[in-house]
Amino acid sequence: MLAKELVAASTEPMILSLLSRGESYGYALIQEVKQLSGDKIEWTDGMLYPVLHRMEREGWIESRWGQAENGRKRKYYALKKDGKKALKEQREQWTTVTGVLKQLWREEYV
Amino acid sequence: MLAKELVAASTEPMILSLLSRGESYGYALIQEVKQLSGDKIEWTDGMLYPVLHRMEREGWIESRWGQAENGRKRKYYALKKDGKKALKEQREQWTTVTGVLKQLWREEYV
DNA sequence: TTGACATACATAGCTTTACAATGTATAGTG
DNA sequence: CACTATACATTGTAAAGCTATGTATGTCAA
Repeated sequence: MLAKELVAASTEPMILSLLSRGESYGYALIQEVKQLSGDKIEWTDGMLYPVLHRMEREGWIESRWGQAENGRKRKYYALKKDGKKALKEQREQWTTVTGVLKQLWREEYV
Repeated sequence: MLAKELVAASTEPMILSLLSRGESYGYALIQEVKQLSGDKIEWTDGMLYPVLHRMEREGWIESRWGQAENGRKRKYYALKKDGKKALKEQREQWTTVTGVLKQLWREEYV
């Protein structure tokens, strides 16, 4: 299981990145991340929905109620302009941090 | 300034990595990270020392009081066996997360 | 037809905890 | 001798993450 700090730090950029490919909904996001990570990252719905609500409050994403093929209702989220900006910033920050770690790990003292 | 979640997630692996190069002390760690990140990451001592203490409690690192060249006392930290193990684990976790982000970012929908 | 499981979203509230603020002390320097 | 840099330490509280819990519907096998 991943350290919770790492999950906390990566959730927003992952959501933003996933939505940059097109609109999606909570349950699907959970499964996409699980799949992309080879089952290593397993978000719970209880942690994801509050994050989505917060990001919507921030004006990064917007939601609409829609229908699945089977008639079941779903809340679809789409990236807004500020969300794109946030994604860009968060990506830069990740680049900074991974840059430092890469330097340290390249040395292979471990 | 970096998002605090990202700082939280990267502090421990950075400390562990820095100490894997040889023993060091708090103040020096702050400056090394600042330097490696091109001044982008600026740890405060108020956040670092508690982290060092916690990591020592975990048995990842050990400390000894030593003297600087000028006679001033310093607390030097060194990596312990469990610390190496922790570093390995955290590194794997980072690889997982950055792996997912890389996949998403490679697509360049942004 | 019913029970089990998957799908789908929501939130209250309780820990946990991060770290800002603050304190102490010494070395160097102009 | 005053100011800055070096060096370590701890408390207290404000914030927040997420567990636990709740609701509801679709699917499918037995």
